Amino acid sequence: MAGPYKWKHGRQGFFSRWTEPRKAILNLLRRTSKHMSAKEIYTSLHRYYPGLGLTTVYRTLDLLARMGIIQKFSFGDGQARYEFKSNSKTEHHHHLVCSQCGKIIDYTEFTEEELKLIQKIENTLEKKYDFEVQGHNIEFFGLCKDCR
Amino acid sequence: MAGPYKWKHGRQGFFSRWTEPRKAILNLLRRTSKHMSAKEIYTSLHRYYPGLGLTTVYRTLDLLARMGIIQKFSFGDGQARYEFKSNSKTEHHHHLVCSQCGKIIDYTEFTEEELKLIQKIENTLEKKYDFEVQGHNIEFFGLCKDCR
DNA sequence: ATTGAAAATGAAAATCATTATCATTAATAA
DNA sequence: TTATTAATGATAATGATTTTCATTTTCAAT
Repeated sequence: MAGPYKWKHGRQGFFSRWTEPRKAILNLLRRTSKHMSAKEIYTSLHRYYPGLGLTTVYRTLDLLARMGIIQKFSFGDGQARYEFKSNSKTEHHHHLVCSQCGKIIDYTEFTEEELKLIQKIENTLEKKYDFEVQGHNIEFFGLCKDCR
Repeated sequence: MAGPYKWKHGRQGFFSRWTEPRKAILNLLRRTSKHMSAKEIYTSLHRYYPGLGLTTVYRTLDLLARMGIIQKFSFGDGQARYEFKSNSKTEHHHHLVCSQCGKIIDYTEFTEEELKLIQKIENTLEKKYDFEVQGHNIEFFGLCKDCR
């Protein structure tokens, strides 16, 4: 068993067993740079784990998202997409979404400036609305190179 | 017929008839401060327009969104939500979404600072990725007062 | 090692939002 | 008035996600 997830008795009460399907799904999301849907993850893994069911993929994605290890996005194409949450600031990115073809471009420009502003906003909003900010989602949408 | 939408022969080729259902749906979205789903709009209007069908609601929302009069959002609760696009800067706002109960809070703090930064980002991204930015979507998610 | 309880799984069915079909109606132009 | 086109709504189809449930796996305590 490799990787930083070696909890013997679960973690934070989310689950108690770190099983093969869970490992496989998380590892896939850690490696890929894509923003994969449940179906895509299922198709991709089913080749190596023929026993894997789509239901388990959905359940595991929900589990990992609730744990805060991955993030769920809705880009408006009818299916949720998931992304491994990197903790290092250097890998922090936001999205550019083509409203025509659905292509998603990650960009990392300005994230420092953004982050500074975001931090300020978060602090204010937390106080003003008594809201515990857990994360943010910034995206630009429009037409990509091929669609404009 | 009241309001700023009096086109006799359609507008920009999007449609040719400004009908009752279309008027009703747009007017509802103009008046409400909620972020309504298609079903909610349908339920709300069906009382006054018993003949109205859910299909027409979906079609009209799609039409208005393509025209740029309203904006479609996916907050991750499985149904799209729509908002009238105000053009005045003073009404520009972003969203605070509770990941527990789904409540959406509009906030207007920092929008000037945000807008400045956003403008800068947009310009750079347009050049770098040859991407025509049409809009942005900024949201914070976490736990609201009642759910934390 | 054996066993029993709890957790995890996958197939299939159910649900729910959205889209496509199609026959009917309304509006417009000739 | 009539012919044509646009718009509508009921219904069916689709597709993503959830629920149900019987079975299997794992872990802890014998």
